[in-house]
Amino acid sequence: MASEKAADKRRSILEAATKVFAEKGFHASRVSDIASEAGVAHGLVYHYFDSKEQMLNELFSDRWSLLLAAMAEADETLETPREKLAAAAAFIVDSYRHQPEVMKVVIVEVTRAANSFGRIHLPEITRAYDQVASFVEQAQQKGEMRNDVSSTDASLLFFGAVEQFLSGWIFELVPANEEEFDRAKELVVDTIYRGLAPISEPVGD
Amino acid sequence: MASEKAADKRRSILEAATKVFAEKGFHASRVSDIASEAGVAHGLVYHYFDSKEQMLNELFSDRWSLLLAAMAEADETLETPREKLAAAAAFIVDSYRHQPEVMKVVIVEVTRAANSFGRIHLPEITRAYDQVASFVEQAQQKGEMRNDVSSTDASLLFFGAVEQFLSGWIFELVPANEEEFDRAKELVVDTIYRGLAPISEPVGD
Amino acid sequence: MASEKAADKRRSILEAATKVFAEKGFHASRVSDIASEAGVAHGLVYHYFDSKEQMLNELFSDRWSLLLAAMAEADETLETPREKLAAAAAFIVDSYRHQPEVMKVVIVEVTRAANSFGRIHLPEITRAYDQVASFVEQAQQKGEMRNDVSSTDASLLFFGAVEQFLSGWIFELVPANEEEFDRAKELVVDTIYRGLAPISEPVGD
Amino acid sequence: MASEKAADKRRSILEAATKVFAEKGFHASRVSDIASEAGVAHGLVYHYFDSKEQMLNELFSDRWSLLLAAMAEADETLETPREKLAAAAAFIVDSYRHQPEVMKVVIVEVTRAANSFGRIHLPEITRAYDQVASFVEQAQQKGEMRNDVSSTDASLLFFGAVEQFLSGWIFELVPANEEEFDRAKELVVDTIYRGLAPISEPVGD
DNA sequence: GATGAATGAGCGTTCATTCAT
DNA sequence: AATGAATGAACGCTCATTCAT
Repeated sequence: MASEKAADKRRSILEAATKVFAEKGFHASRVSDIASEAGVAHGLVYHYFDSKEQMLNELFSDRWSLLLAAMAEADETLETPREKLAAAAAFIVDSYRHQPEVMKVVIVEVTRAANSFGRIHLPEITRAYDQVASFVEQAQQKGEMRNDVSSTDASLLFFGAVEQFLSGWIFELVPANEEEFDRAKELVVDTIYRGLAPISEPVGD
Repeated sequence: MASEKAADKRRSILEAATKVFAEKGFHASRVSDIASEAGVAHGLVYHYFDSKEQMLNELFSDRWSLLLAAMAEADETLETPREKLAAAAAFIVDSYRHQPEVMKVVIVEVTRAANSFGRIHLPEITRAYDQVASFVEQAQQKGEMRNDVSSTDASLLFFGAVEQFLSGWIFELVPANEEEFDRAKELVVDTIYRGLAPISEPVGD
Repeated sequence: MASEKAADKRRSILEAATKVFAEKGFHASRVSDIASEAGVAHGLVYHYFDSKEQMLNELFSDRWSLLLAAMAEADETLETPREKLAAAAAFIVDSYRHQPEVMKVVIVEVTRAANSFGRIHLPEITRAYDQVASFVEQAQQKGEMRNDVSSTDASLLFFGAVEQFLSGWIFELVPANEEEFDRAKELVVDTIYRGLAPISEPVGD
Repeated sequence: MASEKAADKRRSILEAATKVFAEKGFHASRVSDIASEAGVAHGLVYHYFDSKEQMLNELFSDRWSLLLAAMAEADETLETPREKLAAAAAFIVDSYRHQPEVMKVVIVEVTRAANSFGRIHLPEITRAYDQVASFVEQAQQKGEMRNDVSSTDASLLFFGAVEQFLSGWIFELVPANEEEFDRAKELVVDTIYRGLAPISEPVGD
């Protein structure tokens, strides 16, 4: 009982941190902002976390491990490479749909922060890239994708596309609603699949 | 003469700032780091610039306006939408090729920094997005791209892909060399063009 | 019975405090260090003690009152001033022999801490100095010590010498073993006695 | 000129630190206390010093090196061991006479602080002890002191006595005036010399 | 008695910016 | 133009102490 409550409080502080990080960015977020968002004294933050940085690290790793797990499960349970890619895109988009603040922090403060947290979490990030690259290789082996594009580059294209949609929603460049979320998922996978389809005849020029 | 020297000094300070920002990120960069990189007293930085932020703002706007100009010129001088898109991709990639530090700062510290400088420069960033969207619309009107995808989304895909390649080079996830630069340019444009080609028959599954 | 247990717990906490204070010094010691050394929750410390300071105060006063009592008893039961001085030296050295941690705290954190606890406990400390001064006066009256040195100064010399031996052991400047303890006791008393012997003829130069 | 002024400012801050440390002790001294004592913004303290600790370290080492130099010089220029010991005692006492705050800090915050700065500066402290021990050995070789007392122990007695006088002045246990300073110097050396004189016949009992 | 969650005052340190020279 | 001394707001973090359970 008591420990459950403690865990709740810890979680509520981490949620407060997520909200504050999402709103103001990590650097502009003060520990006291987080504490008052959570409705606690700032000292309590340090009862549950070692530092402000640790909160972001944990926040990221918690979520990223879900993505890795989801992709691993998709790899095992789904049939086609395309379904697997679609599952990966769906997981990311749906994560944003349900918890935009978490994903905003994950994307903006970590995966795209080449000088700070991105560097720290590079191993985890790379694991996701590798998983998508593996999906691509499966597609290549099935003859569904062209072989002359490296799976690494294809994975880059995939994440670039998905993250940019999130970026667009975050920056409010494009509307963020249910329809758009679903459209984005399909568009990304469809475009990648068409764009990297085996080449029979030249397209465009 | 004297003013030329002054302009040189100013430029050398901005170059030092670029280097330092690229290495450590904006937040971790101290004005004194920039000053010592430039070989001047840190007070002198404030003779030429109002603030640390101003340096980044100027750095970004200088470069971004070149991109906007390049795209505008491409729009006027080049024939096909595909060539125009290719010119945009080439400009960005070649910018990185020649001045990776500038582009690292532009991408990492501004266009992807949704909570700080990205927000400030949103109008300029949007202008580039709109220009690419316009290229897409031209392609759509010529029947080279499917009409049921919004040009905005297509533009997002384009920038997502290009920036992710830069990200890959910055993070050292993929090798950064002449071949790769050229391959990336082509791959992005080709994939977008194929991926968004008018739909005749289903692809993939 | 219950109260005995309580008293035991209280004592074990004070012992833990002694150990921690001796190891890290009062300022570097955290209440939680003491609690975990004692194997209790740190809140419990405040059930038995008002504050961290109180623990040191009590620790010191407990021990110092034993010294005062020992010297008072020596004054009453022993014959010669020299025996009394020897008893005082022996008590201090043997205290260190048996409980080096307690004496380390007493000396380092209190009697030599002129800006904090030393000031607070000055009355008790002075009482010990006065007692030794009284022994000296007795020796002077018996003609065993020179009269032209104030008993206060002689007392200072005595404590300076004894404490410095403790210091030497604490700092590990000199070996701390049974032999040394006994040698130190004798050396201090002997040297003081010889050094302050009535002057018949010049010594040294 | 400019650098002279800068050096002056640095010195005035260190002097302010000395005064504040002497008054309140190192731990109770705030950097802002030092800054306002020096009449500067607290940020300036960090322009000249790395940390609060560095100020105490420098303060101590500056003074202690003077003591070591004085003793080395005494060793070279003076004739008799007794004169050398007297010079050592005189240097310490006169240091206190002229700059009681410096010496208070040196003694209270360093040489007697077994858990913090004393430990850090043990090598320097030991060097002084060794020098006095060397004086004692010289006296022993000249037959002026008993051989059966280790020079280390004798050195301990010497410093114990001298420091305890400083302690007495610091604690205001004994009056601190010119007469007393001179009396103390003589008393310490005289007592040590008599107390450790070669033994012909038993003294005291 | 006992726990440990919760509080919040307090401090060392950093660093962008200003300004006298 | 150029220097670097000087300022001071700001913040992360610690930890003694309190208190609900």
